Amino acid sequence: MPRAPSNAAQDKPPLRQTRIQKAKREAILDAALDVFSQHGFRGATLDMIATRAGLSKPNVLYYFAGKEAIYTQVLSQILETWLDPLISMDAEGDPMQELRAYVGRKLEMAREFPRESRLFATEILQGAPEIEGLLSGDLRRLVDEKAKVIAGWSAAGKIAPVHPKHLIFSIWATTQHYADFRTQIDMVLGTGEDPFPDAAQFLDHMFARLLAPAPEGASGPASGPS
Amino acid sequence: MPRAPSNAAQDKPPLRQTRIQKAKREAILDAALDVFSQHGFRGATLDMIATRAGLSKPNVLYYFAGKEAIYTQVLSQILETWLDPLISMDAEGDPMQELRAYVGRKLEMAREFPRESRLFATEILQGAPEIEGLLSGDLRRLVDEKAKVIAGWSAAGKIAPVHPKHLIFSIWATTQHYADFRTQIDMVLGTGEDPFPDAAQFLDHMFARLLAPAPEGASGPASGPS
DNA sequence: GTCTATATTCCGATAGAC
DNA sequence: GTCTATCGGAATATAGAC
Repeated sequence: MPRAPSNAAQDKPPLRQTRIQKAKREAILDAALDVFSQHGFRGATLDMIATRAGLSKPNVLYYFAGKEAIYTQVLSQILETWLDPLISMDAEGDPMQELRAYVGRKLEMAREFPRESRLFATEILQGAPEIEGLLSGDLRRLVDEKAKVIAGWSAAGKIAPVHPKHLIFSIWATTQHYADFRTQIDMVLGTGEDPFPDAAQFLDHMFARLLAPAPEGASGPASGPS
Repeated sequence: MPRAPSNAAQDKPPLRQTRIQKAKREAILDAALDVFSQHGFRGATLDMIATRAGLSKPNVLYYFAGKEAIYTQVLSQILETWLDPLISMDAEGDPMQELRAYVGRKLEMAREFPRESRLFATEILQGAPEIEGLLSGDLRRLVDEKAKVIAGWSAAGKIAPVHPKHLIFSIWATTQHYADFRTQIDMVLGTGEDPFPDAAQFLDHMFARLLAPAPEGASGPASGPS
């Protein structure tokens, strides 16, 4: 037969696959995102993933080489989209608008993709063994580049002087908190109200206040852009 | 013998124990904090804990009823001290000083007790199965109480009007980020510089700016405290 | 391609000597 | 109290029928 060889024992998708194969692979990956984000890598079992995907355990292993291959695939798919909001922060746009829009997009991602956020958080909490290269490579370069953009905005007086990288950290921390610590937030706030409207207002206000250029040369950490 | 019955199969410390027993229990708990905070409950093994504590696996199980008993004990010991900074925020003190001091103490805890922070984060990320009661009980009451204090400060014009609970969330998020996501921070910042001095300055500045009472009734989210 | 049955490894916990 | 040896369950992965 002119067909491609068996998919078994492959962790990457074969060059050609039917729509059905693709759909099953995606069903497995989606189920895996559910299970891994809730239980971590070690806490997850192939049985959970298979059941949630509506397949048998050996059938899952027909499409992926093993548990770790599934995990790696899920993680790398997340990373593709995770950095998008930061990438699309435009050096040519209005500084305040760009930064506030970045905060807004990050918070929206926490709302729309909490599983992805939690999986990412778990991975980093445990020392990021699977994505070390990406963090110290692509992510580092991206943050360096955007930090220079922010520093330029500060120097030009478009925004208040701030430490650019710690500003980025604070944006990551505050927005992802609403996905990663949602359990705690719900228990503190009480019933199942949606915390995101208030969070959006609060964070927009907080970063707007932080970044508003000082009206006078009075109370900045540095007296003015040098 | 008039001695107390065997410690085996007990998860709570017996009424009387020698200094040696106490020291071994503490060695186990410290090793367990190491291992649980790095690998999570499921990822941790008794072998890791025993090795790090310098004991054999059965010997560990002589002092604790099982893996879960160790985990529960570690968690409950953390919780005793974890809420301390928030508790000691004084309604009678100067509002700006109290809040900035709270931020500073929380950041110091992230620096001094990163293992505790990470273990707590992992537990909440996975739905807080062990501490659900504490979160919806003690923590919720504490936050309610302190949120009222903060709201009072806002209403009195001592600090700018802010959503009190989301202010608390943002303090938790930004400070714990430096413990929980330390791997990412190190990779983004590059070499092993200590990020905490810059973080302390940045966060103090950010919250000071957020909370500074507006000089005029111009640019708050609400025009005035109602 | 998908299943049942099973091989195999790992880990929590116990038995029993000392 | 502490150890070696081991049980028993769980989970990854494979074999092989269909």
